[in-house]
Amino acid sequence: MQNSPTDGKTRARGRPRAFDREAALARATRLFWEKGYAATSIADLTEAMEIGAPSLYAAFGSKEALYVEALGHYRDTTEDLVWADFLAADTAREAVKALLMDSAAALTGCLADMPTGCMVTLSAAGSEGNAELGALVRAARAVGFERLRDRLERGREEGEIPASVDLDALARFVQTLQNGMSILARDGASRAELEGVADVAMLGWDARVGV
Amino acid sequence: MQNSPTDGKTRARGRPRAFDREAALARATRLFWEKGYAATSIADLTEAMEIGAPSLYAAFGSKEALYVEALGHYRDTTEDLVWADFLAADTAREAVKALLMDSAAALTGCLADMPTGCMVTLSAAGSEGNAELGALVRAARAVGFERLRDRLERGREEGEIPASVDLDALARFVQTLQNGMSILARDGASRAELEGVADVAMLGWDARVGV
DNA sequence: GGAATTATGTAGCGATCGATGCAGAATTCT
DNA sequence: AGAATTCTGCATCGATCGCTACATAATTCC
Repeated sequence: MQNSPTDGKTRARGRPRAFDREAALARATRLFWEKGYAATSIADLTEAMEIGAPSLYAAFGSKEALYVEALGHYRDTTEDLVWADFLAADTAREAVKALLMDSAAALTGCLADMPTGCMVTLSAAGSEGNAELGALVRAARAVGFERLRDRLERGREEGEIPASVDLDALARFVQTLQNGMSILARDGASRAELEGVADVAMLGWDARVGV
Repeated sequence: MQNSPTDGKTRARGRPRAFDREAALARATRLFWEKGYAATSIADLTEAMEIGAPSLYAAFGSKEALYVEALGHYRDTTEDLVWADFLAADTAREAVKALLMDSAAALTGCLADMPTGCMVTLSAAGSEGNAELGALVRAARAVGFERLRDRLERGREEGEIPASVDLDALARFVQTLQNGMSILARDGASRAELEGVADVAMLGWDARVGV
């Protein structure tokens, strides 16, 4: 957790790090994303990051700490792809539609050179025996639900959604779809196929939020 | 893959097996179900199955072969819980509703003493480096889609669903929901919460299959 | 009662797991 | 220049990985 040599203008003492910490983290993130926590070995990581094991441990602490940083890097680099349009939408309906459509594109790797599926959604770190990482990814998954819930709440306040609608259930419905899309994407579903799922979901919107 | 001592009336030669093969397989299935393929070690398995490693290898061949058998055992013991009502329903609408409702119950462990989430849906064996097991679980996941697709096709033939409806997209939509429910269940969602998701989904049915 | 066959328990195989000790190299501070 | 500091590559740690050789126990066949 030391400062990078390029932090500010002051140079750290001692021998400077010979690799780009961010680039190495990006490669580790991709590997964890593709294979999961337990199935990714230190040897896999050092090979992909092109550094020695002692350098990995000096820079990141441990495999577990590296995974935590990888989750942060994942959020920093992919969150906007899926949530930007959602947050900018004028109505809850348009927000949900944008979320599902952008998810269809992002999860199939159409928006950037990235693995398919969501790293957080597909992470089984919790079931793999590591309780702390399990709590972390579960918390990360809960963030999506909260965002949805808040946006629907705003829709109710603005008169877009009747008070009779169960917002929790509706938010969980959208979250369920988004989660399920990750699994279809990992199985090879195309962007068009996932957009078709989103279309079907939105066709029922008026029936769900009406009355 | 030898015959069990209790197969038929003839007793196998040699020393009889000292454990119940089916019971041991059931315990192995539960462990793979909970932890996944890669994160479950032979030591974990032998402890849960209460047998020695040589007995495990004599009876099941290898960790990989045991996982294949566990997938079969899982199918044999849980498939009906989720698909029986679907297959017996009179209409495509009722079939889909039954599938989602029964999934809500089964995936939260309400129908039997079992782990939460679907073993097949949540299996990351494909991403964990084992290509053969990956193809196997992917094929198992595809079965659900085919069942849905076929039932919707029948609904079209029987006049329940208009010809204008994209059956592939609709089937994929239901499959996406069912997949997503496994992840919510693994994160602790209740049966009522998942039934709420199913309710929301069904509220949009007429809007989706109409016109 | 052997001979043949199969299962069990101990003990350990080579390989890989996550993680480190250590010597030397590269840099800053004084 | 020399001390202090930090990173790198080599070698390896003890633990665990999936798996098995071997001797012994338990059974059927002859």
